[in-house]
Amino acid sequence: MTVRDIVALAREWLGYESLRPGQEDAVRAVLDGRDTLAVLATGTGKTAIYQLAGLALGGVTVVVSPLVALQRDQLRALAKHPAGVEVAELNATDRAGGRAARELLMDGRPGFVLMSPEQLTHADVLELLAKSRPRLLAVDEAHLVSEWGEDFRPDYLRLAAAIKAMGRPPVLALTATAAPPVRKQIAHRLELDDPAVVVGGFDRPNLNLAVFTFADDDTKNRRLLSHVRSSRGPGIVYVATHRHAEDLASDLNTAGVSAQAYHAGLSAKQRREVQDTFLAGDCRVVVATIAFGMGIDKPDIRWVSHAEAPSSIDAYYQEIGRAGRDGEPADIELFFRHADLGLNRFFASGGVTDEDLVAVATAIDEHRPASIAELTAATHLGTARVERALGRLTDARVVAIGHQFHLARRVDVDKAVAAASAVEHDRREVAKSRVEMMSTYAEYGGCRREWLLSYFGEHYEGPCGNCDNDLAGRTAAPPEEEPFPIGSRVKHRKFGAGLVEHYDGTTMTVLFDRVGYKELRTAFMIHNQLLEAE
DNA sequence: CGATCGCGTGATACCACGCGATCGGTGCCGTATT
Repeated sequence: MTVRDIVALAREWLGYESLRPGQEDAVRAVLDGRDTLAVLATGTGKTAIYQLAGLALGGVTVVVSPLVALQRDQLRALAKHPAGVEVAELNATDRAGGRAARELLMDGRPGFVLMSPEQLTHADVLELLAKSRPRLLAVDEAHLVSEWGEDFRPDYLRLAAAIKAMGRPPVLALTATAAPPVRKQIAHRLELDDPAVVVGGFDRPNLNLAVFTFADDDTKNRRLLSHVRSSRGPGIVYVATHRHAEDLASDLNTAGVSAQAYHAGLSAKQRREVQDTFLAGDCRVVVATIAFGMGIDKPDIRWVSHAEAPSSIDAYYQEIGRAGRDGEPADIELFFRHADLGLNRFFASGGVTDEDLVAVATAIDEHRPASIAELTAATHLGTARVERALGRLTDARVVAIGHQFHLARRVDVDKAVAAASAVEHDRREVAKSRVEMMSTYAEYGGCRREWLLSYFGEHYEGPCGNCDNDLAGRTAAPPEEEPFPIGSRVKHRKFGAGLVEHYDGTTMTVLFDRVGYKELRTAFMIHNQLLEAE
């Protein structure tokens, strides 16, 4: 299929006059039969990519989507197409037991089946997929393979096994936000085969970026409150806890601002109400935890403020990206306090013990269990602990998941545990380093846009003229020396291999493969010969 | 990691303080109960 055919299809099916560069590249890569990772900014029409690729390939496309609410939205959008394409969802809330989805899969008619990653661990679903052989597997919000796989939705780590079971169709992973290590993690966990990586521009020029730094919690909260009071238009305040969401929403109402709290502690009905009134413009401010945002398609959000820094720049960029989708200016403000990183440090430091790895690896070696339930019974550990340990073992590629879980060839329990333990150690280091990057961003004295874009591996030369530092005429201290070019590979005696990300005055930022982001003293590195070009 | 809660203690007020324990963020799912 030629580019022209793809464009014609886009016009006929989706009403697009033309395709954006990233969309076209991604569709073409998939049609060439390649695994594809598309990292494209919000609003580039990522959904259109799997739709076009699926339609062009014919047959059934399976779409893995994280939230039932998102599946519903997409189902509705897909159903608007001209007759001939069928859509169905497969999840626990479907009363008919997913009959439509099952029939669609069996018949192999052109269509789309949306499902959660959890569905892809059920034996009957896998069997059905093995028979029906979908032509394409799309993973929507693919950064969650990295962000949620570890300890929250472990079935994200078992997608690779499901993909194999369904006959290894081309895989299309789609996300708006993924820095280089997240991309690597997605490719690793989905076991993508030499994937085409399509990365669109990350820049959102209409977002005005600013950071306010505080030492004292009360002062920070007072400033935030008056800031929101004087704000205009719909906006979101992100907070770290349920309690803070409730308190701040109540303070705002007392101050005459129409605000509502949103977090996972509310009932489904309450959450829907908050979302609906916000979308309808009947409530101006939502004070929310990270629960709020995915699938919120409100173009005129005029500002996003963070009362506490999130757990990574990736999460931050995802959250601020919800503002200004209409292209009009939007204000992005981070109310930063160093001590607020504590909660994220705590979340980043939790993990899997060697004892659990031993228990799980031994049980796999001895019993060859076929399910998490069997593994739980054999180890006498809770499901969550078993899942996490299993995740590290599969990340380390020392355990494989087929009809049964088994150790990889030429691997014994000791080897398996050692490898998974190393993976766990590195994972924790990387997670902690990602938290620390929030304070590096907050303390940065130069163009914030340039800094953020370089985090995502995009070269941009500031000043952008649309961030607090640029507007105040502040500039980053020029690097005293640049011994290695930005983007080049280096090797550190202790941290191993890494990528040079940034220079700032006397320091340099390197993203190490094993331990994540490190701020290093440039002069110290050179004079002690601690870094060398790889 | 850091804020807060609950408890025991000390001082002798119906209460302040210090200490250790506890908690903190995202959603699928399936099954048991009204």
